Amino acid sequence: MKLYNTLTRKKEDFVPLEPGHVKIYACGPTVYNYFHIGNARPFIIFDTLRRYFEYLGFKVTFVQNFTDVDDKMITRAEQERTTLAELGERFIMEYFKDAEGLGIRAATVHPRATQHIGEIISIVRTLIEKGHAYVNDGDVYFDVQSFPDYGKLSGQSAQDRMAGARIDVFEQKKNPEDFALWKAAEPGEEGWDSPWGKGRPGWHIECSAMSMKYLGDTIDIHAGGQDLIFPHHENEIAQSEAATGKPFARYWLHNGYININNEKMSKSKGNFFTVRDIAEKYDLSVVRLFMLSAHYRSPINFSEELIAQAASAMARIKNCRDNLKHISQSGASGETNVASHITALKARFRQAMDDDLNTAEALGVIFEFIREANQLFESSKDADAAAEVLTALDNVLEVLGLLPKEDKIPERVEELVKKRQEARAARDYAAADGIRDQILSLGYTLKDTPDGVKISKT
RNA sequence: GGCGCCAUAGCCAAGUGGUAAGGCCAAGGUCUGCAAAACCUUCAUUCCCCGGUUCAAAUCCGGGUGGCGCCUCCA
Repeated sequence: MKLYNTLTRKKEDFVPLEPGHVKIYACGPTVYNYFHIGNARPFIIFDTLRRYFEYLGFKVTFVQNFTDVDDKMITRAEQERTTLAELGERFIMEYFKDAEGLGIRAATVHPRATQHIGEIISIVRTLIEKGHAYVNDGDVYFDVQSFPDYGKLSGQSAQDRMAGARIDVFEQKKNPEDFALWKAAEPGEEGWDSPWGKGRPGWHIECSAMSMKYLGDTIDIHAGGQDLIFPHHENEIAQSEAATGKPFARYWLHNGYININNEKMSKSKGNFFTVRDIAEKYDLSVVRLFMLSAHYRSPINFSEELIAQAASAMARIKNCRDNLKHISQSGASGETNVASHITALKARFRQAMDDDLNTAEALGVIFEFIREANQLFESSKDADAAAEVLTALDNVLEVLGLLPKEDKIPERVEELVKKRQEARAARDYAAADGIRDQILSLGYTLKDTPDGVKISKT
């Protein structure tokens, strides 16, 4: 499998440190609010990466943190007159609700920053001892000049950035590019005791601490949004490698941005969609399909029109599965040869995914397979062959996290369908149409097809 | 000032040297008590522009135009 590594700016063959085992750390959400579709993109992409590794037979240890202490958390907690712990707990629960709708599986571990204060303090202490960090009035800063490799991920040296002269100079820092490892608590602010006084961790150090704790000093893949390349990931590399003397992560993966109606999503513009907003109108699997229909590194645009397009495409997948399922339960036999189609599907799907997780191409392969399946079973109703095709289709859909959840048809609806069939047989179409309306009012849509009646959730 | 990305049909999007995947929309057809849906077929001689390399370029090189991101909390 090839993956584009931001560190080398090339697609590289992926080779795990430990054969058969992939260790991934993905930067997770700050839990001060519902997450938005911009956040959703990396969650979906890297969940898909994890699923694909498992499909290939790897064991995957996938760590995604919750940032439950930072400026935004503190501000929000003050506004709501609550504690960091309560606020964090609440939005962690909300994260899992939205994640489930999007088909994002729970990570192997979801560590929280506030539960790793001890580990964080320990790394900061090591950095001070090794001369990579210094204390100033309760704050601790990383000394960027002490780490010559600084800039290797973002491709920018400290001097390059200085040319922009847009970095504020704080007199507490030796150099403007130094960053906080530990911040002293403001009066009245929540904090933790440390050797440097009461305070809280800086933003970057938590990821280093939790990655090392759960995955070891060197991991295979560290992932996140492109905007995290600098400074967040650059700083993680500096503090981690300075502390351990070992490489921190071997492959760095970054997903592209989402724009809203061709504009950068921002709160000041008000063009802001949370996943929760979208869930009011669309099944969230549509959002997942939308995200996977372009390459993960490309910037993508989000709009009402585009999500509607994705919804239509999702319906095509569902219809094909419904048809196959129906035929597979028909009991009809036949001689349909599906083996070559299935072999081709698997090979082409894998080829696409092996190429830096080209989900757009993988979806193309799946849609071609769907058309082939529709053609094959248009006339021949071979139950066993349909079941085989459905299984093959479901396997690849599952890797992409797009396998639709089964709608359970309530008994009441089943009864009505039966009654309607009787009415139709008796040519009492007025009664039949009345029953169809009843079924609709229960939230199910009924369709007459050449293969019989089909019911689906409206 | 530095670092980087992108430009393919009405809309979205794959394709990095061998003659344009796929989805949406649209049109035609099949099926159907009706309705709706579904399914099938068709839909880019051409890939922002100008040069160049090559037997061969959407793909490589040079130049241009247009759009965008990061360097500051941010997925």
